[in-house]
Amino acid sequence: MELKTDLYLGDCRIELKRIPDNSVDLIVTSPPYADQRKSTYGGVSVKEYVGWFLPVSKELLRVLKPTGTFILNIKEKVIEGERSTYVMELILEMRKQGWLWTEEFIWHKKNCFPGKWSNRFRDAWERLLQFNKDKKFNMYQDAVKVPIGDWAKDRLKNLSETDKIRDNAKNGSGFGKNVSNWLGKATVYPTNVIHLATECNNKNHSAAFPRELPEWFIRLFTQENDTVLDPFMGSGTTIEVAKRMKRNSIGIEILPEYYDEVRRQFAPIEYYLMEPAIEYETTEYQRSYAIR
Amino acid sequence: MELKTDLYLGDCRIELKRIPDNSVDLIVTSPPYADQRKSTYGGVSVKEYVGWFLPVSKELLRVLKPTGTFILNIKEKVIEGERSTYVMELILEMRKQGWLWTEEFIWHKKNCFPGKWSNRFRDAWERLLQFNKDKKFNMYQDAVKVPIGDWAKDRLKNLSETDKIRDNAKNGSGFGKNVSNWLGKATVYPTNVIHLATECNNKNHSAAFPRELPEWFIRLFTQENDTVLDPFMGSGTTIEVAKRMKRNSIGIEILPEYYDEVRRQFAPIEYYLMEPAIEYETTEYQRSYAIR
DNA sequence: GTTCCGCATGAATCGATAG
DNA sequence: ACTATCGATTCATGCGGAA
Repeated sequence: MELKTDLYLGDCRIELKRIPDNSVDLIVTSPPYADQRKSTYGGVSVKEYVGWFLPVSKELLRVLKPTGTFILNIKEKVIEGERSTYVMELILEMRKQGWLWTEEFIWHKKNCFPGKWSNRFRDAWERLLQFNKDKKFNMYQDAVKVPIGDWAKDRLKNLSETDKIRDNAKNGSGFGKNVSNWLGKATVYPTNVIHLATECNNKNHSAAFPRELPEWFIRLFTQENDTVLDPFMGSGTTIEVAKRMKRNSIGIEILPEYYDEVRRQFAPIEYYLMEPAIEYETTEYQRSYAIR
Repeated sequence: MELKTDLYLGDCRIELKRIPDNSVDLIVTSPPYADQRKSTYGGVSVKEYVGWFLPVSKELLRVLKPTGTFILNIKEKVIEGERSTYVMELILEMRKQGWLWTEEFIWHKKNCFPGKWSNRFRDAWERLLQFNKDKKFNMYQDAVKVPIGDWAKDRLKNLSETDKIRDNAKNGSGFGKNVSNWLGKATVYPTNVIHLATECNNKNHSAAFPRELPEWFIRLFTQENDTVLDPFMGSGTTIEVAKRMKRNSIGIEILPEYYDEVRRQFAPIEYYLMEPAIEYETTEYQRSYAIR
C-alpha cells in the first residue's frame, strides 16, 4: 500500500477546508501558545486565544473520523502572578462544539526551563488534552506497553547506538522505543503521566516537541496506513515520525520558512504535485505537496 | 511558645465561622471528591459540587492571612467516558470570589491504583491547586530544596582548578560556561511536579494522602508556630504532620468516627476543653477540643 | 574506541526601566 | 497609569571535540 504525505502552506483555518469529512484517524498538534513565539508566529494574545482557536477545532471535529482522537499539547502562561484560565475556557467551549474531553495526560518535562522566582518554582509540565468525537474510539494499548522493573534501565542504555533513545524508564512511565527489544520481558500498561525531556539539540531547528511524544500517541491511537494530521506542523516533527511509522500524514504550516524546510526534507522522494485549491492565495511558494 | 491543636466536629461550612479573620497561614486539604453515589462519605454529586464548595472557599478566604496560601488537592472523576469539568468551573468561580489561582502543582502518584480499561490508562496524577489572597505571600523555598540531578555527579567531580576560574562574561545567560559554579552545590530548587507514592498500608483508613504531601507544603509555606488548617480533616494526616512540625493546627471533620479517632490520637496530652459554640447542635460527641 | 568535559540552548517569569 | 522591552536568574540535556 502506498503511503501519502500531504503538505499545505497557509492558515489552517482555511487549508483544513480542503480535507474531507471523517478522513483523519489522529490529530496531534502543539499550536503556538498565547503570547509565545512572537518572533516567529504573530503571537496570539491571551484574550483572543479561545476565539482564535475555536474555528480551528471546529474544522478538526469535521475532518476527524468518529473513531479518531485529537491530542492537543498546551500550557497556560503566568500573567501578573496568576495562571491564565484560557485553557480551561477552551476546554469548556470545545465541549459545546461537540468534543468529548476524554482525558488529560501530563507531560512531565524533565529538563524544564531554568529560573528562580520568589513566588513560584520552575514549570515542569504541560497538558496533553485528549478529545474525541465519540465515546468509542480506536486505542491500541498493547502498542505502548512498557517494561517493568529496573532491568529496563540497563537494557535501554545498550540501544543508544542504533537509535537515539533515552533512558526514560527511570521515572516510571517508561517511554522509549524499540518495543521489539522488550519481547519476552514482562511489560505493563503505562499511565497518563509521560516523562520526557525536550529536545534541545543545537542542530538546525529546536523542536520543543520531542519525537517520542507524537510517536507514543501514533502508536497508541493508529495502525499502519492510518492518517495523522498536524495543523500546526512547525518543523514537521509529527509528520516525520508518522511517515517513519508508515502512517499517512497531513501537515499544515503558515510560515513559509518552516513549510519549505519540511518540503525540502521530503524532496528526494517527491514526485506528485497538487495544484493549489485557492488560486488567489498563491504565493511565490508552492502551496501544497503530496508525497507518495 | 505553646503549640495549639484545635479540633472541631461538624460541617466546616458552619464550624469555620468560629475561626477569626486573617488567622491562618496555610490551608491544606483534600475534600471529598464528587461522586455519583450520594450515600458515601461526604458524597456530593457532580452537579452540586461547585455550589457545595463555594461557601467553604468563601469562609477559607476570610480566615486566611493575606500572606497565606490555600492548597487544594482535587481530581475530576470520569463520568460516561469523559473527564468532568467541575474542577475547572470551581477555579473560575473561586476567582470570582477573589481568590488568585497562583499555580497548579502536579502530584505524580508513582504507585497509582491498578486497573485496566479499554479506553484509558491508569490515572497517576492529581491536581494540587494553589490559591492566594494576594500576589505577595510567604514562601520558604529553601526549605524544600532537593538533591541535584544525577548528571552533576559525573560532571562535577573532576573539575580542575583552572576550570573554576573560567570567566563567564561573554553574553546571554552566562550559565553553563562556568560549571564550577555547581561545585559543592548539593541541592537545587524543585519544580511544580511532585513525585510521591501513595501510602497504601494504613492501619485503619486508607489515607490516600501521603504524609509527605502536607509536609512538603507546610515546609514551603509556613514557619514554626504558624497555623495550619484542614477543613476536611479525615483521619488527620495534615494535623498530625503539622503538630510534629511544630505548627499550630486546626482540624474540622464532619464524621464522628474520624473526629473521635483523631481526638483519641491526641488524647494523652489533652487538657483543655472548649465549650461548643452552637449549643443546639451538640451531639453525644464532644464537639471541639483544643490541645496544648 | 570509550569516556570525559565544554558548551549552547531552551513554549519561563519577575521586576525595573523606558517611552 | 499603562504597555513594551531588557537583564537576571536557573538546570537538564545532547552534541562534539578532547583525553
